[in-house]
Amino acid sequence: MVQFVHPARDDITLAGVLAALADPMRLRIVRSLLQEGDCLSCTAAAPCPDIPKSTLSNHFRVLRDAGLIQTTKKGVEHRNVVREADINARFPGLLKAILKHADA
Amino acid sequence: MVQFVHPARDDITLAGVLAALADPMRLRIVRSLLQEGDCLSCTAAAPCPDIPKSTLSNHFRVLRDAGLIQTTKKGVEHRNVVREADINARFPGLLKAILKHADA
DNA sequence: TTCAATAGTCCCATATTTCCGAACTATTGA
DNA sequence: TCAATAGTTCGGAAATATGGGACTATTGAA
Repeated sequence: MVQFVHPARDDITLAGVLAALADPMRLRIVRSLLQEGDCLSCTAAAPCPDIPKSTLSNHFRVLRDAGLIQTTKKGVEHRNVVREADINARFPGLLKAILKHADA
Repeated sequence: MVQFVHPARDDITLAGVLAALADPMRLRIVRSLLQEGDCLSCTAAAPCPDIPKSTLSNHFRVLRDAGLIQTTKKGVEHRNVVREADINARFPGLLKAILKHADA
């Protein structure tokens, strides 16, 4: 049984998306989620290993609150997915335009 | 003689641009600058008349620091221009993609 | 079972950032 | 010279972000 950690918010706002992605760490999280299989645990998607987990958890919460990711719980770890379809439906082309310029 | 209020910063960053435009008020300022002649004074570009001027000044400083606008001084007022060419050169398509979804 | 390990969340104190009133500066026009 | 206008700057209060530590949930092993 798939269990949502938090209900996916359905009112994705432009300001929310921009603010969420304005943070370099969160932008990298989204990039790695999209690149490497799209369904990573929080620690697996973390940009660096030495980041405090409470800080990391905060960043994931911001991404969830902005409607950028959806988190499900599977066993002991949380699986994160970028809500690409929802974002593209709401703001066509935006995510792609931003990620295009995120440094590799 | 044209006088730049602050030197235009030449290292426009993605995070800077996103953070600057993540604020609804600043996004509206940029929109009105682009729409209505592109060369407005600070108060003319303000989204609402009752905003404190120190707050407004802060927003313009953030936009300048992000490299989004260039401010010149002409007489008693400051003229603001969106640095469209510079932004498009640095991040092609980004500004347009964001502004496309800014509510009218 | 019970116990340890793992993955995150939650709480809260500190640090940083933003907001805005008030004082200040620069320019113009009377 | 004086008043008015347009912004900036300063500084304290309000809001937000950071991260350490305690807590929860799940799994796997003894």
